[in-house]
Amino acid sequence: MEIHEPELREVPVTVVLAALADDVRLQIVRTLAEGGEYACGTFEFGVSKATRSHHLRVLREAGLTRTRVAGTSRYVRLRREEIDRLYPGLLDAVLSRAAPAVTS
Amino acid sequence: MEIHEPELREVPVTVVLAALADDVRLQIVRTLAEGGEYACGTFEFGVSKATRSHHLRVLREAGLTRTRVAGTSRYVRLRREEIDRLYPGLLDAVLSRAAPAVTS
DNA sequence: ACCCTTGTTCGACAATACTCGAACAAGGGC
DNA sequence: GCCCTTGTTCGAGTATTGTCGAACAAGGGT
Repeated sequence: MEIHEPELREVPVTVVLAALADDVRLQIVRTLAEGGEYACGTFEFGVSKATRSHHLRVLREAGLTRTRVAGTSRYVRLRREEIDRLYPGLLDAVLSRAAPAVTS
Repeated sequence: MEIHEPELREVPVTVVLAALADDVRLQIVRTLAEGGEYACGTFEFGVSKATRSHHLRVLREAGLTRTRVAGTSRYVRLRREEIDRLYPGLLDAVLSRAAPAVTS
């Protein structure tokens, strides 16, 4: 299957920002920012797998992640270098802000 | 009339990002980033004044702008210092990206 | 061959968000 | 007092988004 993975530089800035403007996707990005690859199933943030698949697609089509197919699994990783090159400071700024409180 | 102007630090990061994830609002922010105050009517970006008022409210309630009432006018300015303090690099990163092409 | 795991896609639904015209509110100028 | 300017609010329409269950696709293991 063909995976649609645009170049970050070709994605409108509003699309990039919108991709990051969601709690579930931000949690995914936080995990990805630890570095390395993660199977989709890693991201258990209280949504169904259909929803998770949707969010991963939004991130991918925003040019923020890259996906490698291996067997029945797909491994996702953050395109850190490109993001930092095109949007220096963006990721750090966003991730340094406290995660939304789960309790309280 | 009371103007609702939350502290930026109390606004969830997703709300801040969503506020910036719109072409019209990004154009407004680009103008505001030039510095100084602008009357609401300054922002003529092809939308009705009702829509413009809506976008300015979104920016204000995201903690990104401050509004001063003077007569029948309202003067808006960017809360640059707070934004740069809480999200260092964010504004520069977003604004340095090319504005969406009007032609082509 | 069969099943299990992993993940995507397809409706469908509810909730938001963007947009507008019209009505309204508040000042300023004459 | 009257009108014009500036801007907000309301109601409505349309589009987009987040969510899910169910169905589907593709591999791997046994």
